[in-house]
Amino acid sequence: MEYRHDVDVEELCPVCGDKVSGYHYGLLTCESCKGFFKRTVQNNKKYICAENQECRIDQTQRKRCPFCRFQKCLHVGMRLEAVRADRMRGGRNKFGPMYKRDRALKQQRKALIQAGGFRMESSPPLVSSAHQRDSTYTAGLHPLPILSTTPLPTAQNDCISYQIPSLFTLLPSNSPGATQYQCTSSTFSNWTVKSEHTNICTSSPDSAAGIYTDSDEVYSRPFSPHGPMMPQLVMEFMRCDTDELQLRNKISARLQQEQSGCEKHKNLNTFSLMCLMADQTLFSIVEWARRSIFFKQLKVTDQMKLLHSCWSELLLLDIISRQVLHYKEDSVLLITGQEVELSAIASHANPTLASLVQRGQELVERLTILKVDREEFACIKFLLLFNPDVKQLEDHPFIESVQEQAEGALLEYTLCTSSQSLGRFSHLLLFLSELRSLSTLAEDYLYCKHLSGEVPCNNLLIEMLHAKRSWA
DNA sequence: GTAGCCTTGAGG
DNA sequence: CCTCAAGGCTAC
Repeated sequence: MEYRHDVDVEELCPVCGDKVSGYHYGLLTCESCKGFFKRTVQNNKKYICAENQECRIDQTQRKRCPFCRFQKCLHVGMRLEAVRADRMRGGRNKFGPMYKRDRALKQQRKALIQAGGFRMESSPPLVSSAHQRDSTYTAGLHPLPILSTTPLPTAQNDCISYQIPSLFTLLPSNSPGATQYQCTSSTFSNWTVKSEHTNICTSSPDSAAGIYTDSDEVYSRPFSPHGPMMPQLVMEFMRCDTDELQLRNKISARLQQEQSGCEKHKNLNTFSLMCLMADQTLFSIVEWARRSIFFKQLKVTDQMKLLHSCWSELLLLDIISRQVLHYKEDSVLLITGQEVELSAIASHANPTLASLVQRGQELVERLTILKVDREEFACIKFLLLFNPDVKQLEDHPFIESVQEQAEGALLEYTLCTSSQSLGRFSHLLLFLSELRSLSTLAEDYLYCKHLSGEVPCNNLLIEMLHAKRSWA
C-alpha cells in the first residue's frame, strides 16, 4: 500500500489487524485485543488449542482460538507486567517513556515517508519485529544452516561412548511442533518464518518446578489480599524451570551408565567426572532453553547464537544457585546430590582452579546473605540467555525486548519481596556482571585444559568451548 | 467471553 | 487543566 496522507502510519493491530485504539500493555493494539489480553492475564485463564497451535489470528477469526490469540499477543510484545496486579485504575506506568519514544519514531518515519514517498512495506519495525514476523505466517523452506563451529577435535581421552551431539541437532529436531524453523535465505525477509507457539497456557505443572503449580497463591500474602502478587512473567519463568530432583536422577543415572559402560572409566579422575557432569548439565540447560517461553519463538540460528554465547554463564549460575539454595558451609553440592568438601577441592586444585573456586565461593556467600531465591535465579537465567549484546542476531529487537521484560519482572519481583528493592535489584545486576566475568575465566581455564588434552571428549561441552571462539 | 464505551488518575 | 493508558461496565 502506498502511503496516503489521510491514512495514518501502521495503525493496524499487530495481533488481529483491526484498527488500533492506542498503546495498550506495551504497544499499539486494538480495543478488543487489549480487553482480551487484560481478561486473560487478570483471570489467569488457561486455553487449549484444538488445532496445531498455529491458528491464524485476524479480525474475523480472532475469537476462534483464544490460545493462539494469547500466544500472538505475547509474541508481538504485549507485556504481562503492564496488567496491574492491584487493579489500580488511571495514572501512568513505567512504559510511558517507551510509548513516547515510539511515537516520536513514528512521527519521524511519517515525515520521511511524506518527504521521500517510500513504500510502506519496506519500512523497518519500530518497537518489535515480532508482529511483522507473524504477519507472514507461512514459512518458505530454505536450506538448513550449516553449523559454523570448528570440527570437533579428535578425542585425546576417548573414553566417552555417546555420539557426537551438535547444538543444532538438539535444538530443532526435538522440540515438538517446532519443525518449521528454517534458516531463511538472505534474499528473503528475515521474519519469513512460521512461528512456533509457546505453550505457557496449557503447560502442565509437572513440566515445571514441581512445587510451583500455576496460581497466584504462590506469592500472595495472607495478611494483605490486595498486596504484592508474584509478577506474571516470574511465574512463567518458574514454570519453565527444571525440576532439580528429576535432573539429579537423570544425570546420576547417566554418569553411572558412562562408568559401567566402559572398563576404562574405572579410573576416571575427578576432573573428568566434573567435565562429564558439566556436559550433562549443559544438555539440561539446552533442554530448559528449548522449552522456555520466548526462546522457542526464536529461529534456530538465533537460539544457537544465544546459547553459544551464554552457556558457561548458565552453567556457572546452575552451580552457584545450587549452593545458595542448599547452603552448606565448607562443602559444594553437586548436581548428582553428592557433597564435596571445599578443603578437598582446594588441596587437589591447581592455583588457577583454586582461585576460580574461591571467587565462586565468595559469590555464593554474598548471595546466601542476600537470600536470593529460586524466582530471582529464574529471572537471572533469562537475563543471561536473552543477551542483546550478542552479535548478528536476526531478531535483535525481540531479544532486547525480552531482556527488558525480564529485567522489569525481576525489578517488580524485588519490589514485591524486599523493603529495599532497589538496593537488592542493583545487587543482583552486579552479581550478573561478576558472574559473567567469572564464567569467562572459567571458560578460558577449561579451554586450556582442553588444549592440553585433559578434558574428556564430552561433546557438547567441547562444542560450546569451540563455538564462541569460532563466532568471534 | 467479546468488544465498545466509560471512568479513573498520575504525569505533563 | 489536558492527556491517555490503565481498569470497569455492560449489551451482545
